Amino acid sequence: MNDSVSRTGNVTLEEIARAAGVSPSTVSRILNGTARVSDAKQQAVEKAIAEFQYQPNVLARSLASGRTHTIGVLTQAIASPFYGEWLRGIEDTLREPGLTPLFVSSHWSPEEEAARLEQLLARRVDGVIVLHGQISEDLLVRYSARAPLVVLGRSLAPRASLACLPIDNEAGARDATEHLLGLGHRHIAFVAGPPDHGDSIERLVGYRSALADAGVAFDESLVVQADFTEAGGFRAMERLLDAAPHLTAVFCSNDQMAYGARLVLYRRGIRVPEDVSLVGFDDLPTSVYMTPPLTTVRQPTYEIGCLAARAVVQLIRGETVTMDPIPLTLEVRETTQSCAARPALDRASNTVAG
Amino acid sequence: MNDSVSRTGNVTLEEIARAAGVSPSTVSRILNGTARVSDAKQQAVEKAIAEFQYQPNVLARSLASGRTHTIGVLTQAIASPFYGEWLRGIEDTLREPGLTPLFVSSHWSPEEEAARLEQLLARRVDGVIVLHGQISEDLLVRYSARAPLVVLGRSLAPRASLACLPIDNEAGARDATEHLLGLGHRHIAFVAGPPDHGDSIERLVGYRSALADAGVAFDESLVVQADFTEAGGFRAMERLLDAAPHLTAVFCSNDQMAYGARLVLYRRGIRVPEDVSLVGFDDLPTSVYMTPPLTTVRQPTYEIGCLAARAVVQLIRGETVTMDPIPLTLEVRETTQSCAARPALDRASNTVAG
DNA sequence: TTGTAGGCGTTATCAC
DNA sequence: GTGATAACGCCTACAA
Repeated sequence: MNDSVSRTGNVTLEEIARAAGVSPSTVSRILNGTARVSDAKQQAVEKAIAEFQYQPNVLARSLASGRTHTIGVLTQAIASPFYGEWLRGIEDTLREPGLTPLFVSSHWSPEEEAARLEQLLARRVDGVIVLHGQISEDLLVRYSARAPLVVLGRSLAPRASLACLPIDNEAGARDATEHLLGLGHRHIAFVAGPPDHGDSIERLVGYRSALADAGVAFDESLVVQADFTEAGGFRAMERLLDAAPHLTAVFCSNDQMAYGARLVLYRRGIRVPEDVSLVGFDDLPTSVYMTPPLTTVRQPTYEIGCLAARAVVQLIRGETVTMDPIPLTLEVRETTQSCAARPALDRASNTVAG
Repeated sequence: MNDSVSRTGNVTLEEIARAAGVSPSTVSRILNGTARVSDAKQQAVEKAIAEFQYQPNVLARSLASGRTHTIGVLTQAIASPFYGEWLRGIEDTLREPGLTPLFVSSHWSPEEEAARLEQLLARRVDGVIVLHGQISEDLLVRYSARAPLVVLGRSLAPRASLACLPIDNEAGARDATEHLLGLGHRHIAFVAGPPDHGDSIERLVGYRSALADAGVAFDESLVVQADFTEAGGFRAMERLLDAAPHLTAVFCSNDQMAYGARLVLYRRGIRVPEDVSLVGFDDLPTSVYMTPPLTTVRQPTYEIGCLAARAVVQLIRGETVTMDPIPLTLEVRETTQSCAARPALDRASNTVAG
């Protein structure tokens, strides 16, 4: 019933100009600080703006200026706990230069990744940050021709409007594995992520290389594939315990899977870390509150988010950006302990009644 | 160096029209299905679009049509684990009607809430969803005149372009408290959220009313204020244990604080649930993976998100929307158990060496 | 310093 | 069916 009537807020720059007795351009200048304006007119305009509660139309502004002051951020699923700190870093850093992040999810589908990128470009975002993507490097380069682009976890050669932030997953995984080896573990299980996922692959490589360096034979039965989710970690741990009862430690290639694994161990009465040591990867904010606090490979996600945001800003300014690989650090907490003699299942039957 | 050159993707509707030998209006019609067009021209235009990889400029389109197909979503902090499922529900539901969510954070500041809302309106969003806000009802009503507005956790009278989704925090808190009372607990501590936070207040009320109904005297020393964060829950639990060692159960008014509390209990060697029962509120996705799995009041956040999204769509269509209060359900898991005789500290000193 | 005029890329209202 | 023509609300030379 109250359509054009109540949908106010449609005061335009022109009306302000009229009310203040100046030309539209003068109002625009005051709004953008584009040029000096006489005090008298300045005052008149500001008064009118306040009076009419004028809000410039962002759309019109962007259309005319060609800049939207918006940065597209592509994630697999913005609601995942995994992305929290990243987004926070991006959001915080983008605020100061007056940019608004536009978060979109591609839901683990390469096709949707491309579709979302197209959508972002159709919105004429000033730049794009791609947080993990399976999208081909070729396509990335192509997209970077349409808007400055920052990608995480790749190591493409830097270009005029493309920047990469490689993350050393392999070294992180190696550190974690070496930590367990150093504690005397020899039967270290590995819960892998999706087989076609870059991070997942690199972490597996790190695990294997640490084993190899330590002269520990790779045991196929100790590696099980999962999908980076808690439920996946749960199932993986069950399979593992059934197939490889001799394991004394488990390295999950992300924290969410470690949560799932932890639950299986609890259910079976297997103590952590007394009976089995557990290591995660990512250091999600809640991992330090696990019982006991989870030993894990820390990714400085908040800081990475900040870096990525700063990088797009630089690209937009036309600068070329080169970023050093991000080092990951092992956070030794309380789920790891030196290896006990007996394998997991023996211990379990000692510990629990049913 | 490569400015206007490489920033392609700037094919316009007009160029397509020229290439296809038709007028811009015809192209527009085909794009929007606004009217029937002869097959010949249809084909020609589609060919040109494919050839030029034409992408309509969303900005221009919105400016001309007055609709942005964008819904603003205001949260306190989009990166919080608390919002994950909400956002997912909203995102999923908005996709089908072709709407894009625009997520913004107000960082617990009422002023920023207003600022962000203004910003969303300046972007001419087609509607707004406010997930928790301390913003005054007055202001909400005012904003709803500028765009259809859906608010969670309020119970304002429904209007032409305002819908509320009340959430029965009080009943949820009462259920949880009654659960503990039913298990024989009489010294039930309560970890509250921010004192000026609506949800927080309602949950405290529920706790108190359950105690009163059961004839259990309210013990001031058992209630401690915190801030809905893990760290806050940690500190609160420490204070609690020092000040009220006779407690046998703790009800944290959100899961994040329960995580913090859990860690303190672990540190002090107090077993959960054998020595102390623990209850949370929200049922975050990871709560079921706690050790042991957390008993908590479940908010069907994903579903609420869907409801809210559906509500804005209805409002936009001009319908009036009334939503029933969301019922919360107690998820009894493994952190609660019938009350033991001895108070916490006694038990702790029995259990732990240091 | 200030105003005028044209343009940004679409949609929408007309006639034809 | 199709095509001019005028918005949409702002920016930006250009001119004064």
